[in-house]
Amino acid sequence: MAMKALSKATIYQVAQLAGVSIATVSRALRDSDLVTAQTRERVQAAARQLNFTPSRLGRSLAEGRHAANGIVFPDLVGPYYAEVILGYEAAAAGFGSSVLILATGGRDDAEAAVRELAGRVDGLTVMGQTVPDEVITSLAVPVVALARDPVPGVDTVRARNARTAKNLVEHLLEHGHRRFTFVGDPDIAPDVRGRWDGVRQALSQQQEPPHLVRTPGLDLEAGEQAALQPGRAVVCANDEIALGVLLAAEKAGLRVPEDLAVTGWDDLLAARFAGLTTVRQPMRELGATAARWLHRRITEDTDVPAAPRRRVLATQLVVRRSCGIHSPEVHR
Amino acid sequence: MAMKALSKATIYQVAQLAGVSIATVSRALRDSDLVTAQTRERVQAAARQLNFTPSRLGRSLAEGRHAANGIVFPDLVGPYYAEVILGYEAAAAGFGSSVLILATGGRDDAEAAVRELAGRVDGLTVMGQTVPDEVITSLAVPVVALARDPVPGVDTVRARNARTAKNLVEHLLEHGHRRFTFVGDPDIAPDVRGRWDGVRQALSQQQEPPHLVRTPGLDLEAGEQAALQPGRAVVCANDEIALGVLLAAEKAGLRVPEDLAVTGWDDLLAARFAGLTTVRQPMRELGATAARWLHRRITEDTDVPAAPRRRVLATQLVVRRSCGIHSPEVHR
DNA sequence: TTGAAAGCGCTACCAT
DNA sequence: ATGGTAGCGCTTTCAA
Repeated sequence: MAMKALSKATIYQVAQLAGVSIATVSRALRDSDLVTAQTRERVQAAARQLNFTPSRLGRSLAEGRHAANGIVFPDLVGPYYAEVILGYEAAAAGFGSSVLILATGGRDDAEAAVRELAGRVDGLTVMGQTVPDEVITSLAVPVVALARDPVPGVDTVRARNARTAKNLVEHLLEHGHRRFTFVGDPDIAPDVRGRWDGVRQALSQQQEPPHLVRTPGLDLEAGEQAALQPGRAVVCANDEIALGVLLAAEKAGLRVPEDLAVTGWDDLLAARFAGLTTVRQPMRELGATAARWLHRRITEDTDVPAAPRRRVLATQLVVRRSCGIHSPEVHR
Repeated sequence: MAMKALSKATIYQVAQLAGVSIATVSRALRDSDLVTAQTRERVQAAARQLNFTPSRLGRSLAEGRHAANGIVFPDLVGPYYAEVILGYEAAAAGFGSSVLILATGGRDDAEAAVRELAGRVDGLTVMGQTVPDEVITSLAVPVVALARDPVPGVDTVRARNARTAKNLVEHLLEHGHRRFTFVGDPDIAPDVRGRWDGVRQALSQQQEPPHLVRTPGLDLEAGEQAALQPGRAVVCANDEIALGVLLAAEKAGLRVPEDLAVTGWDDLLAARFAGLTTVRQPMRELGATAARWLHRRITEDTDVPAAPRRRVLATQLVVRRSCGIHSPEVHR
């Protein structure tokens, strides 16, 4: 009767089967030059026969490192976080590091969860509005802040918000729009705050300041709920809100962009099909950069920690129909 | 000068500071009734002072469990996997289990990566076409298969494909369509295979069998490349392909649905704005179910393993404009 | 080249 | 109620 050799075999059993000490097994299975070819062979055979895989726990405990790192994000809705995480995971894999994820959205014990996570990893990437700065600085592992306001002493990676938002509004001004509404809550995320700041900057010389409509979330529904007035340019915190606004406008019989100009942020696939003017972010690159920086921190000489780094990745305006009527050339 | 009390404190230091043994510390910080209120207090104070957090490694090694599980997926593009993973993470968190992720897409050592991951977790959820069955059955931890053909002895969770695809085609038949094209590669994923099967079943009584256009991927580009002929109903393996087809149709001057009917699968946000008829899957529920089942396996009495479970979650046809002209009532 | 043994930080059993 | 201590599985000196 065939037995399923579900490992759980330990280094001791391999040692015994191969007739050597566990030290030799450990070496044979990893080092090179400290073991005879013969011995190595014998050990490997034994290991194979027992379907032996070294215990990560034992190994990590002995080595003093997890060979894993974590990423904390508010939620995973929409392609934004997914893309960031994918870029992160790919880069981390390149360093031989596993990735743990933690979504704080809808969790009341976010801080505890982050602390617990910190105990499982060599370093942590923390995104946006997930936990307060104090938590970050009190962690015992290196941290990289992603899409988050700079934290003292912590590396920070962000996408450009304010400047591109300014460009966006200037584009709308060129279209002749003068009355602006911003939909979204600047306090919900640093990214949104930056966009709102850019909008205000762009309009600081204008007669009428932008009107702010705070929404509870960043989703379709938030956009659908937003009260609409014809003749305004509606700059939304993200694409989902903008798409909600589009839906509401249609329902209200308002034409876009004739009666109402609308813009989003993120360049979701849906934005393309809705003809939504928006802004594209280098999502994967955000994640990959964070992973790389974190790895640098983890492996750096802790006696001489480098000064905290800051990087702002460029974002790109994507002009489509919803911001106003364009000249002959077709924008898509 | 204030010192940053970056923990790395061990249970021994806490014990010493509190003037007790490590056993007492361990108890005071977790158990209840085995420690005086006084002692507990003293220990907690010491722990706080040293910013002590028990080492997960030490704890896991002693307890013989990771309190973590993993999910393996091909890629993270599109909202599908992101949603599944979110549902998974949320459910796992409910069990106090951390989540490790592994994307096999674009990795040549997928099998090794999965084995490595298996060493870090108490159980694993494996999605779709990531690694061969042999790998799954040879792992030393419980596995749940998700969106994957059943593996002997392994719990399987899937979404309904064939039957809903059949319904979809029948709907198209009611519209009067008789010539069908399926775009996507059934060998790329069990889900796609199931949809293709359903299409063929639905047309088994028809004169003309469906035409299969195999695409290299499941993305927009795949759909854009697909050669189009007017007068056909184009059933796509997923929404992204379908949206690509829509784009190509527009470019070719074909009207949808008049010249070409198109359907997708997944009900992306973009599908709504493109008026695409599609199928909705319970993505979060898929993930959550897998997490629950895995937890059951992990905690079950291993002497009496329950028979493998199978579940197929219902999917829902979402009729919009792209499948044909509908009667007066507006479908959206 | 190989073995013995000391940790790594914790839990849990056995005494007291 | 508390302390002592034997593991958990591995890596890595230190000797031989």
